[in-house]
Amino acid sequence: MKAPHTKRPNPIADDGDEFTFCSTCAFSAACLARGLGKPELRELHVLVEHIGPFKEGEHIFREGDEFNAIAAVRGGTVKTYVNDAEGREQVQGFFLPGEVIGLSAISQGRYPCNAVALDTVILCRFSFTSMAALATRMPGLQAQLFRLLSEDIGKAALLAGNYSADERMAAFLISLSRRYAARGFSASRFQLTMTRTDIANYLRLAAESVSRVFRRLQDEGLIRVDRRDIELLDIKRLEELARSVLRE
Amino acid sequence: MKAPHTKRPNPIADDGDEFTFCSTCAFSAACLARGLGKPELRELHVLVEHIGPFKEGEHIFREGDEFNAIAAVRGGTVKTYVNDAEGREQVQGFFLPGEVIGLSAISQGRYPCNAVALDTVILCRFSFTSMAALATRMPGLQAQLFRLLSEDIGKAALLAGNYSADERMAAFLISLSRRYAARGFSASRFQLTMTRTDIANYLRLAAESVSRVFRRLQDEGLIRVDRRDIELLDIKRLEELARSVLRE
DNA sequence: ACTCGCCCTTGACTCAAATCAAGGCGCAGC
DNA sequence: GCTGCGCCTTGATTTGAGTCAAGGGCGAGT
Repeated sequence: MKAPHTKRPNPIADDGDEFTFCSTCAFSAACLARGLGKPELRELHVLVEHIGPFKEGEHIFREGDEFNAIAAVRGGTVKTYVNDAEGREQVQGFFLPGEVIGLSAISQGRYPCNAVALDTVILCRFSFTSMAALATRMPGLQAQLFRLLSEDIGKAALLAGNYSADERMAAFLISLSRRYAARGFSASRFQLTMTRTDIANYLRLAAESVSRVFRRLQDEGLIRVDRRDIELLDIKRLEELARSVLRE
Repeated sequence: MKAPHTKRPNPIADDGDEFTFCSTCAFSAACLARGLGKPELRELHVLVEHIGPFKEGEHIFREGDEFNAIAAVRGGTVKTYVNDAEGREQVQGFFLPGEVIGLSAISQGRYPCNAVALDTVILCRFSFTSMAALATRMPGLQAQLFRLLSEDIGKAALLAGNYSADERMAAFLISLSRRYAARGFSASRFQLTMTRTDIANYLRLAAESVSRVFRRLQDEGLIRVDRRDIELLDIKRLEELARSVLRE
């Protein structure tokens, strides 16, 4: 499950493309190394550990675990969640390839939530202590870390709003669409890797409401859903619906 | 309105107490400099600008303004908010003395929200660029910045939950109580510096609901409210109510 | 092929909070 | 002191989403 990165025979490429300096690190480069020069990438590179694959349902970390590393998703989908006092699951986020998990753990030194694989997941793990040490010598890396952290504050605030079930769902779908599109996948058709209950717990709805919202949006011709397969038929109108949630 | 800090005749104190190294910077020290040594404090000190006072209703920054500084509240209360597509105000937070505003602006280089003074507010402002530069030479300061940013991710997630009006209100009151207590004020009695409408927009309730929740909690003997003056009569039971929101 | 279990959908009913409507209170300014 | 305007409260009614209950359908494992 744990493969020290340095054992992999992938020499740092010599061309100028920062995203190919190590084929298996494309995503970590995209997540953390944007804007860094090649010597810096070389140093960052040795901190990377590839871990996984995790199977569906396997936990990556659990609430209360000691924090020591942040991780970038390379493949699959990760769900983070907590259980509230009544045992109900509150989903905090879904993380697609290229996204970074674990940042909220920095302040406490412990993970404040659970992270579980929704399908087969592989990760790049970075020791946070080493990253921070490296960042003191690399203003670009430090800036990137500040940026990532700050971004997450804004993301967390989005769902806090006071929106209707339809607005929340539209925002969720548009967000997924854009994130897939940014990674080169189709913006209009993709697989939902999470259950209806997961979506409900993320959007703060009942699972039945998720079902009803899907039906409503389908009847209005905005989407087509068949189990986990979803197609966005009218992205314009979905964006319109999502507009107040996404603040555009 | 803008007073370069270095012009103030407050020499750095020579005793060992980090909170008195500059009497007017006590709060900035508490916010940002915790754990730093005296030579580092000395360097941080020259970055500080005291600004204000802002009068009630004056804006500190507005959505879209260029980001260049974070600020620590030294006195008064700051409200941050955005207006959604329908023009409704969404309050993102209230900031009391000792708390830092503006962190969510880092990722975009622009403030993603408005900040307004609810009463007479004075601030310590720090150029973020200089702070970040300093942080590369001071691992302790860098760690502190990471910690603050990470903390805010967690805070933002709290209100995203799916809680009843009573639970949200109890959590709000307990949070205020603890934050006042941490600054040496009474934990059980304080002034609400914001209107009912502000509280409603923060807790995602209607203003009428805020009024009714106050009445309900008062009738049950948990609090006593008289206009802006509030007393927490049964903190134990309030904490019990707030427990699932605050995740304890 | 069968069956069990999980995931999902649908319908009926309930309920918490929003909305609509009216009026009270306190304070700033005349 | 009076007046007007915010701010706040209270009551009546509505409504969006939750809850409860029932059943359908796919897929994994035998």
